Amino acid sequence: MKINIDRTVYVCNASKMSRGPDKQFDPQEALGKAMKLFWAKGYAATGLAELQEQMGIGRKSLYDTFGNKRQLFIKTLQLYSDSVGRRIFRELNMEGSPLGNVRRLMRALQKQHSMPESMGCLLGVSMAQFRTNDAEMAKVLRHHIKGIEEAFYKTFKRAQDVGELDGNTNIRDLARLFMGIAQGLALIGRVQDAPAVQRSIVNAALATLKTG
Amino acid sequence: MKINIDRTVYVCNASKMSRGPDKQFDPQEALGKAMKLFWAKGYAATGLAELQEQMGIGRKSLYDTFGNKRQLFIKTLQLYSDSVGRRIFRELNMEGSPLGNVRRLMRALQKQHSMPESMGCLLGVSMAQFRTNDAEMAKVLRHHIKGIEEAFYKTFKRAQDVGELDGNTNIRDLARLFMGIAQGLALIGRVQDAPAVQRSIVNAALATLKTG
DNA sequence: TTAAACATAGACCGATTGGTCAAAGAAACG
DNA sequence: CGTTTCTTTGACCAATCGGTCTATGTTTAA
Repeated sequence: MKINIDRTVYVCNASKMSRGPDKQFDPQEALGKAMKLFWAKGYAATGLAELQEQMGIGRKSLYDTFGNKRQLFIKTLQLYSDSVGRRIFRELNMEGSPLGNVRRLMRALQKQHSMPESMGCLLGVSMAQFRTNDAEMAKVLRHHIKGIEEAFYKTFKRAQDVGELDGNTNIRDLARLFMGIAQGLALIGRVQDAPAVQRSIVNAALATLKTG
Repeated sequence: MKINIDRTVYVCNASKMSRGPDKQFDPQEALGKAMKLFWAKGYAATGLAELQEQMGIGRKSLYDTFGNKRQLFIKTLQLYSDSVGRRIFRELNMEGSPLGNVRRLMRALQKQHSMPESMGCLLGVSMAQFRTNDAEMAKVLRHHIKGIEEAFYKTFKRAQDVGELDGNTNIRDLARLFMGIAQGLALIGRVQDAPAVQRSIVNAALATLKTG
């Protein structure tokens, strides 16, 4: 099993190249645990002690495997970005109506961010904690929102091609709007557990797509 | 000069009721400084030492005046919420076309969140750091987004009344959408300093308002 | 069997965290 | 004046922070 994260290829239980014992934990699994913690609490509020505990590994292993807290965090961002990016790509590229795919995706996001335990979007949460003055972090975050924008853009393009969307609709603007709406929706879902607001947002967003 | 914050009325340089020296600092001014710091760095990443330094007061004064870090933070949230709420109310209630007011506000937000030093919305940033499991915090945050929703709703209602908006438009949904877009816009502005994305979002959002 | 190369647990580090407290100072009252 | 009431300063606190390092396995290759 190979997972490509941050250009580092973790090889789990593959044929060993070196001497010494194997790791007693699965780096990817531990990374997922760390991700959830950062996601729920934010970067600064998450301590090493809690990370160790949740990840189930010692501190030395944590530093040997992931570098330090910051690098660990960035790796969780990339894991999340890859995972969410793939999901959105998959949803938007299913067979059938492109706009139908957009509608299905938005309804799924609506439902997800209406759950009481919704934590929003890890990338969105991270945008709130870092800014452009943290160049490395900002780059990762910008790359993610650009990816979402592109996924929407290509879908709207296909919608135009098949006549679902008016030819003179500015689909670049529209794609960015939907990316922005998705971020707002996720953010609001962290504090708003009554689903009415999220439903309204998606209702109105999808009403935009009615062919004029 | 009286500023009503958190049900505490700070009376600055007014006729004294008690003996002893006056405070050597303006609580409201210090609160504003604290707000900027929390806004830029987030709650957990902002330390007492930095707060003291920026606010220009000693630690004892800080605790005597504002309680503790958490209460200080909540007071900054309320200061911000009041300030922003008033601004949005003022913009949306100017004379003339209701939809024109919405357009002007959205363009102003677009411009604001395109500045390189944009810090987004303090309330949005805070939503990313707390969740529904922090009841007190969630209440403040929900109250704020509800206020923005209402401001948009009343404006869209007037727009319907004067015939700028189609009578069967669901303006509750639309108000919530615009609130969500504003949050997304602010969030993205923290990491995206090129103004194209923000411009697109507002373009597409305003295109929604074309009478069908 | 032995040595090299790895991983583990956990002690340990200085620095910083949020928060408290005692001592000193300043203004307004009698 | 002196007392009272307030403020300010800065020392101080235990706890925790992110990070390092040593000692002790544990596995594989020679």
